[in-house]
Amino acid sequence: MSIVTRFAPSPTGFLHIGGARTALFNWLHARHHGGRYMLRIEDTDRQRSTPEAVDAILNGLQWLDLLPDEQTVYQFAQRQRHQDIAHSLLASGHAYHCYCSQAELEEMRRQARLAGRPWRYDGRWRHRDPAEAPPHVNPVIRFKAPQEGTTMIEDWVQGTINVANNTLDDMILLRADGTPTYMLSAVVDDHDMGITDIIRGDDHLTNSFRQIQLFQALDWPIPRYGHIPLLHGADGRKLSKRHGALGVEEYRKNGYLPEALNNYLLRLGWAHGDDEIISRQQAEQWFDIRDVGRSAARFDQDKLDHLNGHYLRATADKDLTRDVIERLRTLTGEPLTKTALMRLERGMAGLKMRAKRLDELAENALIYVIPRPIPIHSQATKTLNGPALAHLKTFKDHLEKAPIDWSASDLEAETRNFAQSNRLALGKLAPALRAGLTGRMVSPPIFEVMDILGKAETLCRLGDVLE
RNA sequence: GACCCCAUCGUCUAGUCAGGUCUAGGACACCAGAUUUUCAUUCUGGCAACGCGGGUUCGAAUCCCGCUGGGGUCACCA
Repeated sequence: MSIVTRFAPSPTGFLHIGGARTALFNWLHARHHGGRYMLRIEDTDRQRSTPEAVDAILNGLQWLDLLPDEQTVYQFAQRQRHQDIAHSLLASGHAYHCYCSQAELEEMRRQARLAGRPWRYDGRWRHRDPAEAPPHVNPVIRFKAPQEGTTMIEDWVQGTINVANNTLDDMILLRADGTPTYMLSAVVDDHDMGITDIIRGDDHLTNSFRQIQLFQALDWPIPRYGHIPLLHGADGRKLSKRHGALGVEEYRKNGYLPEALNNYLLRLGWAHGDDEIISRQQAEQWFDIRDVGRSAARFDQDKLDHLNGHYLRATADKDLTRDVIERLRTLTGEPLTKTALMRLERGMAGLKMRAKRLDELAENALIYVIPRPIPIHSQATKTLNGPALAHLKTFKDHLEKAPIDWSASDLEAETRNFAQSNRLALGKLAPALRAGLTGRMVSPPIFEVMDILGKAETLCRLGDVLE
């Protein structure tokens, strides 16, 4: 039987990093078994669902190359079907009307808390005659959950888990206003979409027991489950915004590569021996949902950065340049000149091995694209002291007349000769050159910078600091 | 609190299902060194873990029990 998986986020915010991992695992599980992977937007909460959030999810998935194989299902659009099923459950005796008011429910909760007992709806309207219903109260429809025995899940990652049915109460299927709840909608949609394998966060584990009971009441085939552990922040707590658990969109903005994020997320809770750098193709081949660990993993920014640096270096210069051009435009506020563009392209190889993120890369690329006079950072200003300037002056004069090819290698040879004949350590001259030419203390190899800048620009920049 | 889950270096993990090959392997981070005009890359080396207590066994990181610690769930949210 061909398997069908789904990623089912609710559009109430950005695409969470944990959601991205869930999507990735669903994608991988489907691909590994030659099945299909679908997307369902769970937008039944009309108060909190927004079109912006839907876009954020779609854009994030696209960026990560995790778009579904088929038409996206919007849960709210299926509400009529959900209502029909609720009523059929009513007709078959698997559900009933409950006339409890919010206040009454609140009172029951309070009592339970006082008595130190776990709160559970007591099913008081299970057998009560609707004739006793208080006037002007719209009833909800509750599921008549089995009271005895146990419900079992044979989970791909959690193993076999049993829960006593008497710990599960009669959940609401249809609200007083007639709208379906998540618990009902999810079951109906999973069935209608032909979902065979449900991979989701283990915060859904208890939901699954309830949903299985629904599948049973409906006499529908029960899907297989894989509840993956949640992602935690560096402090071991559930990942939240304050951990830097940004939306996927933010990671993109901050200069992360989708390959790096996917690779990182994949290795959280899952491993294939000692392999660290894993391509999508390998992942597809190696991924087995049963190999996912059962304990929560902490989010480690350093490791993500390391992976990102790796993928950055592996990316073709021209692809990197394309992205950096956009970032530079927002950084400088104007489009690049032709000359700047040329320098950027030539400098990319030296630039990319010095950055872990694209934003960092763009920032470092500034030395090639900003117009003179370039800003000199404070530390560099200190380097450009009296003696250093004197050396720079004679070196500049020397360079102007030096009969050399303006190439990194010739420049280096010439500079070394100059330093030697002036009894100057290269370690004295190079920092001054770097400071004057880039305005910084750190840059790609200075002779490469001179080469890329060209003779005229190099001399002019030196002139700027010598004035 | 009730129910459920989890537990190997600081972090992600391999090893656990089929006990010995584990003086516990890899990666990130960190430290030291090599290369080097800076930084980075690369390379070499180092630090660093089986939570605790009982069992079972000739032998336990691996199996069992307890404890401790951590997490998740307990909505007319999803």
